[in-house]
Amino acid sequence: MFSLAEENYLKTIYHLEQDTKGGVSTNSIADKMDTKPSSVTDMVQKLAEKGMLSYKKYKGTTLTTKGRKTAAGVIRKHRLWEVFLVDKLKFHWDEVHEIAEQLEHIHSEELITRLDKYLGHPDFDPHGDPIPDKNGNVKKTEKKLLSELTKKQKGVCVGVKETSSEFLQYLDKRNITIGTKLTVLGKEFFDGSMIIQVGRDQFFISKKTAENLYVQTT
Amino acid sequence: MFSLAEENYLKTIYHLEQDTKGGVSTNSIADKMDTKPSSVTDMVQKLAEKGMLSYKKYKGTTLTTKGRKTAAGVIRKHRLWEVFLVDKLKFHWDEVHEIAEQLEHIHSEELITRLDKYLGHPDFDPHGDPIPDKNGNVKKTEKKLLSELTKKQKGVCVGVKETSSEFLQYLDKRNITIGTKLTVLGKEFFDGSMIIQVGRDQFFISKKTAENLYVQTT
DNA sequence: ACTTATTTTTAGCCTTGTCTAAAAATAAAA
DNA sequence: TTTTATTTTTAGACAAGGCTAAAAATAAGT
Repeated sequence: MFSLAEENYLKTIYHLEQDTKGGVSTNSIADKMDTKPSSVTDMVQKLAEKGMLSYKKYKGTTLTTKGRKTAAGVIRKHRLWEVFLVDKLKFHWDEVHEIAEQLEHIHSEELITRLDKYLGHPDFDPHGDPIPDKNGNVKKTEKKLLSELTKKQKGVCVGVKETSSEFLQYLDKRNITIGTKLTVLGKEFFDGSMIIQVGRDQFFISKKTAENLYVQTT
Repeated sequence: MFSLAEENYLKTIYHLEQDTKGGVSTNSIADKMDTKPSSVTDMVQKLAEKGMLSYKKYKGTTLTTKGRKTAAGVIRKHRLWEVFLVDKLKFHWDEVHEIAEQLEHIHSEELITRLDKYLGHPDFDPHGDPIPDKNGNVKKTEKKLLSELTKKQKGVCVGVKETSSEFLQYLDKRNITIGTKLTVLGKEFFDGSMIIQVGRDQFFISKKTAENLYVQTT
């Protein structure tokens, strides 16, 4: 059984591993968790002793198989609760993160088994992120960033990279949500901005936005 | 905002106040919480400084109005989550306590407002205990213990005093649950035991059982 | 009323998880 | 390759919440 703090570290390292080649640095963990590097060192050493991380001083850290499975379990819970909050309690997708952040630490196998069933064994959370299965395995999808598309390509929005309220509300204002079909009408090489078509509407999309929206090309 | 430990103390003191005249003693709190009296003294003094308890050394403690409201809020959450677990996730009523014990500490007004609505604004939890409203007020019901009934009186089971798995499973084996109608066929003054009728079946009920089952006379 | 037993509090220590300040590695730059 | 900058670790401290052992109040028994 892991403490709240331990679970949060494992979860964060799991996420950081995904977009980092090699080990995860102490500072990057401290940044993500809004804590100090010295605190990170302490916890990383503790988790390494517990066999959750492999760690060499000054060389960064990586999850062990056990650590990755534990982290995936926390993320599974987080994402299932998000589905519950949106599908059943009718929260908006930009309101659920903080609450799921608490709910993910409830300890009960049986609870999650039943919640999963109750929700109809969903594969993705409300932001389009995949929900790991019981064993911590994640179906990997071949989604790409909107910014990787070129003129005239069509795609379906399947997720967001950034999950801040600001960004999600920005998308809502333009009626972009999971499942939205869109077409790239034009792309500016100068600043990476795009013009896209959504339904009957056309929007200007900044590079930053295009780099935070995942699409699946059809 | 209160810590998990603080909320648990307030909740426990709330419950102890109900069946105690005068202040709640340090030892009784320690017993209920499975902790040491010295730890209780520390926390009680801390909560008194925060205005949640009124406390005089060696004289026991009582909740202030603010303290009582906070405690009722925690209990409200606990009981709403129990309804969720039983009604929606199909847990059995003897399995939900530990989980609700964790869920009651999730901090989010909005979550509880929506959960309450989702569950249809229930007034009682699966054990028949009343759910405090938003302001911490509890509808008091005129339930009595089965042991207070006399021969030939009829009643409807509306709750249990003891909530251990053992007791709840014992009741289940006899098909006694919330809403069950029963009739006292006989009562033994010697040991307080009873014979009761439930449907077509007749049972022998010990004094201890009769003292832990709440009924409403009709 | 006085002695004994029980309850409650105090004092001091421990663990978890955090922090600051300073030291040690590593990386970058001249 | 030295020097400088950055990153990481260590050392020591702190707050929360718990514990043990001992002291102080209160309650009970004679």
